[in-house]
Amino acid sequence: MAENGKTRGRKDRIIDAALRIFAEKGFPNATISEISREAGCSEATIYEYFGTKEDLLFAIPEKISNESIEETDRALSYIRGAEGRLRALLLAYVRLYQSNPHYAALVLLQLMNNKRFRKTPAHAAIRRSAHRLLDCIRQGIADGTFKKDCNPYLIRSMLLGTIEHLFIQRHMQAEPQRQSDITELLDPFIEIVLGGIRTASADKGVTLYLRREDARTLGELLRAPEGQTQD
Amino acid sequence: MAENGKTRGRKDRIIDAALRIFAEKGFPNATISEISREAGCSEATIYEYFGTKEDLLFAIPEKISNESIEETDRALSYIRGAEGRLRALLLAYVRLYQSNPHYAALVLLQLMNNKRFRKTPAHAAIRRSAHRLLDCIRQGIADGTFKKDCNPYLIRSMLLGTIEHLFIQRHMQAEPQRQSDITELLDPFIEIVLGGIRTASADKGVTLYLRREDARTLGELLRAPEGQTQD
Amino acid sequence: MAENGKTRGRKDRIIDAALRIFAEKGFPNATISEISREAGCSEATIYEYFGTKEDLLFAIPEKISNESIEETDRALSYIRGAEGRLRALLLAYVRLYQSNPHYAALVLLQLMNNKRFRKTPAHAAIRRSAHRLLDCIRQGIADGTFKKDCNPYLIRSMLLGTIEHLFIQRHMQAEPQRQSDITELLDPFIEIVLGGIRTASADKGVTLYLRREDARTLGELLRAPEGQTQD
Amino acid sequence: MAENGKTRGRKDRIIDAALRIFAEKGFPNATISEISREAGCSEATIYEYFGTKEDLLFAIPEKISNESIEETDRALSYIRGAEGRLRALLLAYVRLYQSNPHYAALVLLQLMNNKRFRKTPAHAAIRRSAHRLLDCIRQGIADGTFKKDCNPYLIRSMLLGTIEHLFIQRHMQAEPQRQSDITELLDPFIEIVLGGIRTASADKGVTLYLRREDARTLGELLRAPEGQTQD
DNA sequence: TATGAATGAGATTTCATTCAT
DNA sequence: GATGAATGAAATCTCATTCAT
Repeated sequence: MAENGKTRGRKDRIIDAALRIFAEKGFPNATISEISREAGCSEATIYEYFGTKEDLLFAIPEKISNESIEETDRALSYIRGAEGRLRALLLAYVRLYQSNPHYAALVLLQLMNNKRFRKTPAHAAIRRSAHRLLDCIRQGIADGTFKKDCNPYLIRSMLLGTIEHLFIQRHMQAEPQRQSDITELLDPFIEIVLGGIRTASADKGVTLYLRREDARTLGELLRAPEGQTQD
Repeated sequence: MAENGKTRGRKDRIIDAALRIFAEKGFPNATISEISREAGCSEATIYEYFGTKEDLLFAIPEKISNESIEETDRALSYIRGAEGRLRALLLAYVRLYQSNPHYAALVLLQLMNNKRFRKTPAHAAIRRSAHRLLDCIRQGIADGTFKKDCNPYLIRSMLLGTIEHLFIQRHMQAEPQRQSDITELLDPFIEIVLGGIRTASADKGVTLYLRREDARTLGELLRAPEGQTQD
Repeated sequence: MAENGKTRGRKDRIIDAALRIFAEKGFPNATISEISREAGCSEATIYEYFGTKEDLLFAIPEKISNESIEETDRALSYIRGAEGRLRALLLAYVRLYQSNPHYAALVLLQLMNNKRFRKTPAHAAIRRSAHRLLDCIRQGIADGTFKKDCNPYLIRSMLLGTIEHLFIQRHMQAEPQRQSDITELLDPFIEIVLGGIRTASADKGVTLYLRREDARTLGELLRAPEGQTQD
Repeated sequence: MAENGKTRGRKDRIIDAALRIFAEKGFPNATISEISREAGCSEATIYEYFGTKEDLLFAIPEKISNESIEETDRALSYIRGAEGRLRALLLAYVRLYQSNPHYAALVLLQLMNNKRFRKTPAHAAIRRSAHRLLDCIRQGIADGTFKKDCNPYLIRSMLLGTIEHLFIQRHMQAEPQRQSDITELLDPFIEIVLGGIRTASADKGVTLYLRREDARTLGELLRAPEGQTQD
């Protein structure tokens, strides 16, 4: 146990060091030598635990994505509605990236471009996670929460693309201090997307889209301001 | 003239080769040797035209971004309203990436992460382009087209992030054939976003947000079907 | 200890090989590849020990000059008079160069012209050594051994320039065999210089230069020792 | 003639540029490209005139040494005595180096170490010049001006070595301004060497070094001129 | 298990030199 | 005669990886 614990500690230290250095310099510019220095062991020791430099790279999401997914699963089990589940899933993404910016940078900039990574169990986990997002959207469409004609893949791309963009941009900013809290953007963001795909009856209010003539009649009835055109 | 033309041809062939290979293998894994082979010249010739490997990398967007921006500027000069301008700008992005997938991959995966690229004229052009998007959004907020309380930076991240995500994902798909036409997704995508940030009175029709009780009354009055399709 | 000894041996073998090859071909024409072949190791091993080719160059005098200076210091501590000290210092130069002709060639032809070498600890040692020579000369002037009006820098240039010239010339001779022993030239050389800068009263007594007949007369008159040639 | 003059001008400009750049950077670090830029012509043009980079190097002393030797020869024809001729020869060296410091650096640092240069006509001229120095010394020994037992080669090494050392050292000084005029050191220098190798009877009369009281006595006895100051 | 030491393989870059025009 | 363009050949240096201890 002590032995195992010690080993586990050493392995983790290597992974932590690799995460930081891969994220900061990019995989090809990072060197095993620097990682070993940061991890406080010899280069050869790294090769004891991980067969190649790329194996070490893939070991990072292996560990982290599993941790994250378990937690998300637990949370999801309490939520029913499409919107709620969707929000929970996105919150999990954002929290993971927010709490571990190096991991965000690594996944979004190094790993996603790597074709070999796509054959990895870690990537399977990521895919599963993305698939649950898709399922949410489909569920929302099916149950009338979301419009029938919206393209679930497009919605997912919007959701993931936006979050990724926000974190990539933050990673690229010169000054790491004063980086805004992306978590706070999540609800406004979700509201915009949902606002764009919700059916009229969704949520507490109703959204009606009417032709002009209808609207005029309606206006008379309800004394609402007339619909003005833009440009 | 003929002489110059020949030179220009050679330089262009090098840039084309570099674009393809950088996009496919990533900058650090690409070798000058392979590029020279593909361009049909010697390695030394590449160094004759471009001082370093990185200079060659930066020469690619230098050339392409300038071409693209001029065209966009021309188109923009004909459009007034915020939504129209915004759509034109996004269409320019999508067309550029769609017509040149290698360039899309290069910019989105290799260049955006490169801190030295951020000091480049080509990146300045890209920033300018992104700024115009921001201006559109602000204009829309100012003139009442978009809701007052929406965060322009967030909107922009949604617009750019989604488009980038779509093209990155397409680049990563194993089979380049049967890749969907992302241009076709643009209008649905824009409508969702705009749908999420438009004020009630925007567009040709009228959008009414009603409390439930009102809606029920309204439904009875107009016998309109509930939750209709978007625009 | 054994481990350290092995390493030390390898490092020394590299330095020895570098010394020979740098001296024979000149620094820029020498290649790491050839040095590694001569040292019996790989090129990469050389870079393991010495960061760059130039670092390897500078490591040579670093090692040798330290060894030499310590010994000279010991010897100097036993000698008082300006002439004796000066002779000891020059002898140290000559012995060092004589015993290690490659080192002589390297220092005199490769290193002295290198502006970066001038910022090196090894060069500081060399400067210190040259400074002690200057001190000797000044001491001799101050205590009346040498003429008051002689320029110490000129004297030093004579001393060093001559020695350097002798060794450079020898290095350039085609046949390394039958190279004369420069040590044997040292005393005649020193005597000429001292003969040129000594005051009349220097040394034990009076030095008279007379024609023989005068000298005889003079001897009788003064009972002075006979007109001698310079000692 | 005009054509030839133009060509000559171009060739000279190349040689001048090469001289400056070889002297400043050293032969191996100098590039044909930089020389062509400084000479205001293309690289290929240099190869029109000079077959290889080394040929260009050797063309420099070819031109300069011939010019210098002719002048020296003219001057020597007016001088008889060994000391005078020797002084004239050394003055020629010093003036040449003083008036053309780049040439000094080139010859002393780049060319003297080059074994192929030793087979060159330019080097033959330099050897001839050095041989005349030797002849002077031998003449001085033969006619009793210099001591019988002095080694002519050693004397020559002293003369040349000192001058070379002075110019090399000056070349290495960081600040080119405020460089002392080495010509002024020549006479003191020569006097020291001659003072060290002259026979007693050399020069105008007898040189006595005496203590004052002895000198006074002696003066009375011999009516010799009073004990004079040094040289 | 851990590592110091060593290296094979390969990448970028430089430049003297050539040649068609 | 002059040169712009092109390149062969080579050199320095880096690093992932191996292996004896």
